[in-house]
Amino acid sequence: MNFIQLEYFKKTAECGNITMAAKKMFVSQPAVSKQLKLLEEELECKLFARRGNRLALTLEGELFLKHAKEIVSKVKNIKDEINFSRKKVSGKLAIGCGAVSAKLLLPNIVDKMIKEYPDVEVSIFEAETNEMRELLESDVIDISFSAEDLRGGSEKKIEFKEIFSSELVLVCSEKCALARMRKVSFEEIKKYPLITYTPDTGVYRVLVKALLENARIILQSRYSETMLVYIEKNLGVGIIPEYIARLKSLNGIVVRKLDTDIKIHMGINHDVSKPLSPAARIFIELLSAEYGK
Amino acid sequence: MNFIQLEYFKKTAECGNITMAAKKMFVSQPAVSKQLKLLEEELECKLFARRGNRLALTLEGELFLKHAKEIVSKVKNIKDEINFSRKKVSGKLAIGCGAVSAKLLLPNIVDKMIKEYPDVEVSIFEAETNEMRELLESDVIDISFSAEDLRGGSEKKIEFKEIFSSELVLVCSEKCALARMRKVSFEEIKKYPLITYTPDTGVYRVLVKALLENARIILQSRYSETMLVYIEKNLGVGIIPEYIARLKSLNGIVVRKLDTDIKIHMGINHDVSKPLSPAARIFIELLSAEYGK
DNA sequence: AGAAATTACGTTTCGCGTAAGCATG
DNA sequence: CATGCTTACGCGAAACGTAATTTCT
Repeated sequence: MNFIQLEYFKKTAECGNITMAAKKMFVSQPAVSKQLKLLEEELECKLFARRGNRLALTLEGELFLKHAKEIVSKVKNIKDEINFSRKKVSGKLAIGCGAVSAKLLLPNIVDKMIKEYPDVEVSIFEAETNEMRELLESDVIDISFSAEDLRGGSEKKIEFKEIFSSELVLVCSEKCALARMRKVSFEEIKKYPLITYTPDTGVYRVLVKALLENARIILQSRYSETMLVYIEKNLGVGIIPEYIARLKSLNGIVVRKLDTDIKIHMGINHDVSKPLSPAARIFIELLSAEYGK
Repeated sequence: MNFIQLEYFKKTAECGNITMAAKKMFVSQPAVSKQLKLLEEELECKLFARRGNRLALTLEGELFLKHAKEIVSKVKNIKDEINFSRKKVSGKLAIGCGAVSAKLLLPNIVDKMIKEYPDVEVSIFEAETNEMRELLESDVIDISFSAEDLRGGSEKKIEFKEIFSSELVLVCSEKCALARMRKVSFEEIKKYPLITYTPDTGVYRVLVKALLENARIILQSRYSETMLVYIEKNLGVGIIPEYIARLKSLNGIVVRKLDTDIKIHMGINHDVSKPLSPAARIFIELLSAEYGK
């Protein structure tokens, strides 16, 4: 049994003969005839009483028609209902994120979102990783896309769902001596002036213990792009997430792996005490589909 | 979209991964994977959020699943419901018919009927054509299968629906002179002793005006078989419906066409003031399928 | 390395259309 | 003989299975 048979049967029952039904459905008449026959064989009962040229529904046929109508109409409506459900997804959706995400990662996601779900008012709120917790708790934002907040407070109100992770890599001028190495260690790096993020960022928090002690820091910035200007001029070496290095076109700058694999975990933070809105779920799905592994 | 895709989708959603769903449905895993992909393309939206190896329903997927479940279960139930409806057809069905029908035409129909609809109590009531009207009106029988009642009374309470018609033919011994002719006329026939039905039969009524006046009647019987005994011994010639002649094996008896085509119309009579019961409708359908043209 | 999903490709199944065959009126 | 249903047969699309490829744990 399949949809075609149900549609052929329904139309034939309505028309009273196969020929007219076939014409209305733009198929040949034997095609309809055969499908009806197969249907009757499968159901093991006659649906039409062939009375000469005329067709009349049998008792079983009438019963079957009732169900066939319901199914056919249900199927016809599924597409519409799904598209309609999109239109019904509305409300506001405020998303917190870092500077790089705001500039490079989220624009195309937001674009998709407002095109597919035009009734959702999306707003992006640029902030640092350690600000997110407060913004979430004070309901300024619904979700944040940022590095994992590792403070691991006793209060587990904020939940983190990873979208992807990225290794930290060294970036330095091609003129720098480190550019000649394939992997570099923290000891080597500490010999050079360091360019890094401000203490309120997620990357800083990961690096602080292992690297930053006793290092000579020449620049602390919130913005990778600002850091790269200094690096390009070989004023120092920096450590940034690999995914950011890949997103930027780096002129005269090289990327080198670290000998320890420190990763930064990017994902969604949200307040578990409040359920995720449909809009938020959809946004996460889109984000995950684009950048998730 | 088709049933296969709905079933694959439903099972996959229930299992949480494609491999297990495919195993449970005894198909290969790529088959399921491809159908799901086609389904998503047709609906123009993702149904599953591919999160690494793991599958999770999207918002649209959840909505779609709800409808898919309904449809799949409806389809699964159709067969059962139709068969169940048969069981539900019950009650008594009394059928009036002539002697030939009772002996030769109805047994296999009744057999089918009580096998497919075991809760219907079928009873056959043998009677003559002109008795039927009274039996119907007094509710002794629900329907009658007999020759058309041509009295055409002013009261149109009894409706006739033809199942088939049959020409009247001459039957005579192969020794009879008429056996040498291909078609015979009433004038020829009247030269021989006539064997015919009793006046209370449908055939008699058709013949009476044209043939029976001034004829020498040697036997009037209710039963074709009795008539045939006389004919076999060449004691006379008879006129019976062609379908009866075809049903019997006739030893030493030949069948010849008449030069005028007088037909007897066999069908269902029923009282229009009472609706046909489901059981009656089914019986008529079976009868019509077997003998209707 | 192992498990799960997708892609690629050859095979089989299924539905369709044309043409021919029957039946009805 | 005209209309309508069924059967026969060849063609093209669709679904399937095996095997190779990719991706994540």
